[in-house]
Amino acid sequence: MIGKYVNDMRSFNRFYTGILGLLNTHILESRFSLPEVRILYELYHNNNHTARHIIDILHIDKGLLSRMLVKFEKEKLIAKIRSSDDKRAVLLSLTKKGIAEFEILNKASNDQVMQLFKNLDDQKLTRLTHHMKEIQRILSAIK
Amino acid sequence: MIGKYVNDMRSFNRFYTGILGLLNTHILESRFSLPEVRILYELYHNNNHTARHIIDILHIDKGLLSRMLVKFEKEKLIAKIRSSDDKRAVLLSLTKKGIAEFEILNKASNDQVMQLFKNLDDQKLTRLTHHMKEIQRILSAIK
DNA sequence: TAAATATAGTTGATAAAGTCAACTATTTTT
DNA sequence: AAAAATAGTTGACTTTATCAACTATATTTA
Repeated sequence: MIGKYVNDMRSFNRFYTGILGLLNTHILESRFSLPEVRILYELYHNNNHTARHIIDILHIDKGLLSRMLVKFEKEKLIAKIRSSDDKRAVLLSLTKKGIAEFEILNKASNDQVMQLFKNLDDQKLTRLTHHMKEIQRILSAIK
Repeated sequence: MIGKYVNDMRSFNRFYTGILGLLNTHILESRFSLPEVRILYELYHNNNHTARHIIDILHIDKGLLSRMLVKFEKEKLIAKIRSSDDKRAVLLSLTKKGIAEFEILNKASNDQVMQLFKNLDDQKLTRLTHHMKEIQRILSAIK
C-alpha cells in the first residue's frame, strides 16, 4: 500500500525539519538571514550568476532578492556587472570580502555539523551519508 | 576523513531543503501558515497539550504561539481548558471543526507526497523509505 | 520590420512572521 | 513566608515575504 510510504516520508520530513532547524540556529545568530546565506552560497559556487538564475534555484521572490542584493552591494560583498549579452540582466559575483565572509559562515556550518557528528562513529557516518546519497539519487529522478 | 561526511550531509541538507520547500508550497496556498499547520498536527496527534509542550517540540516563540492559539480559538478550531493541576497552564484540544480542517490539510499533504511518488515504482519507494528510517534511527541517537 | 508580448530587475506599499521584554497569575524552591 | 521560577498574554518592534507597478531591454509575431 502506497499510503504507508507516504506516511513514512512525512514522518521523516517532520523529523528532518527539526534537524535542519537545529543546524540553522547558528546561522540565525550570524548577521545574515537564511536566504542571504543561501544566496552567498550560490554566488560562491558559481560566479556570474544572474538574479534570475538565483530565483530559479532558490525560489525566492524577485523583489526580496533585489533588495538583498542591494544590501550585499552596499556592504561590498558582491559586485554587479551588467551583462553585455543581455543588457537587462546583471552578472553577480562575490568580492574578496564576500568570499571571506562566506568562508567564515561556511566554516561555522561545518563545525555545526561536526558537532552533530561527535557521538557517531565512522561506521555510522558512512551509513548515514550513504542513505542520504541514495535518497538524493532516488528523488532526483522525479524532476 | 570526517570532512567528507560533513560535506555529504550539507549537500543532502541543501537538496532536502528544496524537497521540503516543494512539498510545503501547497500548504502556503492554504489559509494556514507552516507553523500553524505544525501546531494543528501536534494537537491532532496528542490531545491536551499545553502551549509549553508545543514550544518545546516545535521551538516556536511563545508570544507568536500565544497569538496563533488566539486566532485558532476565534476560528473555533481549538478549545482551551485551564488545567486543574496547574492553573497557569491551559490544555489545548482541537474542536470537531479543528479536526475536520486538519484532516483536509492532511489529505492535501498526502496527495502532495503521492504526486511526488508517482514516477517511482514500489521497489524504489521501499528503498527510499528504508533510507529515511535509517537516517532517522542514526540521528535520533545524538540527542 | 513595426507592434505586441515577454523578461530582468527595481521600487513602493503592505502584510505576515518572528523577536523581545514587560507583565499577571500561579507554582515551586529556599 | 519570601524569593525565584514558570505558563501564558500583550505591546512594541524588526525582519521577511508578497504583490503590483514600473523601466529598460529582448523576443516574438503579424
